[in-house]
Amino acid sequence: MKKGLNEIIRRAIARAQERGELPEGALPPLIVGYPRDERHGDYATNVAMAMASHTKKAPRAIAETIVRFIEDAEGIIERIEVAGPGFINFFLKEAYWHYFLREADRQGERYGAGELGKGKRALVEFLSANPTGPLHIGHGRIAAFGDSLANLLEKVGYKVEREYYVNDRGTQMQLLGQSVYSRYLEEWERAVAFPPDGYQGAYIREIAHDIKKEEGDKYLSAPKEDVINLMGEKAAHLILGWIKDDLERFRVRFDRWYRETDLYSSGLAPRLLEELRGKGYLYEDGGALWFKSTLFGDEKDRVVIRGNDATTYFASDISYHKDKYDRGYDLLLDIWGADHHGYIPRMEAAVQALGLDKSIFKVILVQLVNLLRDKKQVSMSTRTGEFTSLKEVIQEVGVDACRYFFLLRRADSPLDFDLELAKKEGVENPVYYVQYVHARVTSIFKKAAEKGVEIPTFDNVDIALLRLPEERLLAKRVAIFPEFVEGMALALEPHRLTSYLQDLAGIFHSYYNKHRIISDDRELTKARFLLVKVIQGVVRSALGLLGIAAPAEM
RNA sequence: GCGCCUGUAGCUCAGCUGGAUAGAGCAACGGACUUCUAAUCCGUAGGUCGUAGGUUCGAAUCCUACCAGGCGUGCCA
Repeated sequence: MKKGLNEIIRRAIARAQERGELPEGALPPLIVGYPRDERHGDYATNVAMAMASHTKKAPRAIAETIVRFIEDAEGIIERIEVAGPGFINFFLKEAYWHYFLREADRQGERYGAGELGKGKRALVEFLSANPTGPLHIGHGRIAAFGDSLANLLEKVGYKVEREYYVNDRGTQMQLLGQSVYSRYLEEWERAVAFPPDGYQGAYIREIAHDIKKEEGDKYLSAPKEDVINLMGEKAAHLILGWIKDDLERFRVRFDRWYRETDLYSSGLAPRLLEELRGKGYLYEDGGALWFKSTLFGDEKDRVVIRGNDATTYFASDISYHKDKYDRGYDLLLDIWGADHHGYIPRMEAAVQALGLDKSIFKVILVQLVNLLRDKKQVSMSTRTGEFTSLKEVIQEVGVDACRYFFLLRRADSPLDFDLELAKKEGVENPVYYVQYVHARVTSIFKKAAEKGVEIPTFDNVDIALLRLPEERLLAKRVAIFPEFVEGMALALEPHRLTSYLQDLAGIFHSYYNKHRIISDDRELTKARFLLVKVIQGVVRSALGLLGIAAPAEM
């Protein structure tokens, strides 16, 4: 509807200009928004005020002029007001909102779907946590965010693929192997120095213990280097399995697990470095090979091959992203933890150096989670093994509450996750408030069935009977759902859905308490059935986008 | 030091590309169940939007400086 009004206003201004009633000239960006206060209309625009400065006319006079030239061909506008300093407020006809109830009912699950991404493919790479330890709570936030964002993009028409990039080689793998090896030796009571930066978590001991149990002492005599590599691989494989289990439980599914080692077995990584060298973007210094990322705005140049001949993760990432581009997506999103933000300039530099279209590549940073236990911050480090696992948190607070909690805040905003509070919140958690809407509607229909009340289809319902203010508010929420979804997809901000849901739930609960759906008035009952059915559908869709269940009873 | 993010009610946070009287949940207090689920509703109270300037018809939103917190600043990821 925003778009529709946009056109109507634009045409009105154009006509006014043709008649010489408004000066010619470029229009300011036309903004149609929702007024905070319903008394200011369903939609409002500030265009008259925006035009005031360069036309040297009073904003209210401009507004009056525009209003005089507005033509409402489809007859959806109830009335228009010029208000305040020069707002133009639009009040739409009930029938207009009711039209969307019909649409929502007709389209069912598809309602709210958009065309923004029609015919386009998007790749969302997220999480990509190193398989060096179990997922912790900070990973949970990224997983919830990435998955919901992917859902959102799907809803507006993108063909979306979710991808997890697995760092299964390099320094961290070495360290993992060394850590397991040390613990393995300890199992046999061999004196051994634990690697200084090694992974100290208890899970490393478990892995070492299991290796001992299943394979005995065969690794005691084998060459150390080989054993470390082998144990690194074993451990990574095992840990990746845990990660997959946790994600399964968290309802996050990936379409592809892209392994870093594949970049080397396919030869892509070395080829890409050659290409960069050929373009003159690489140089040697101090025994290392550097990429001239400063040419593209990075603070300093970055190493791609170290003095010890090892390639850096950055080298892998260059080829990985080149591969993403080669796969032909229209949108490439990377979701990273905010601690990686220093990495963005070099990644963008690499994209440009390869002559790729920077505009389709976007990194979204998700701020880390501060875990609070007894109001005190728990330091989190996979290396020291001091962290609270995602699995543990899911068990304590449940998947639904957990996901909702993570998506309650903007990705930009750091999140304090107070374990006690999250647990305690239980029934008071807003997620239940929203889910309860869904359950309540189910309950209404169950009751209706018991009473033998007919569940209508749209053909035999008179929607115009819905005349209560609350009914208008509800119909309106249903109506704006599609453009709301589109707005979120454009801004890449799934968290707005929680505000939308709580707003809708609030109006619904209030309505439910004040008025009866099932009454002696058959026709009114049918109309209300339709309304609540449609609301239930929207709630279900919205919860679905968040990856949260819509329970039939609670 | 430099860079990025954040600073809004007692707490946790919304506030959609600059708009009208800044919102919600929790916590606090007072009410509402013989009715379709009270996991709900109704009401009360709670604010120098970190500070100081600037831009303009208009700023929580944009710009500058400063203050506070987080993160980064490596031949780690």
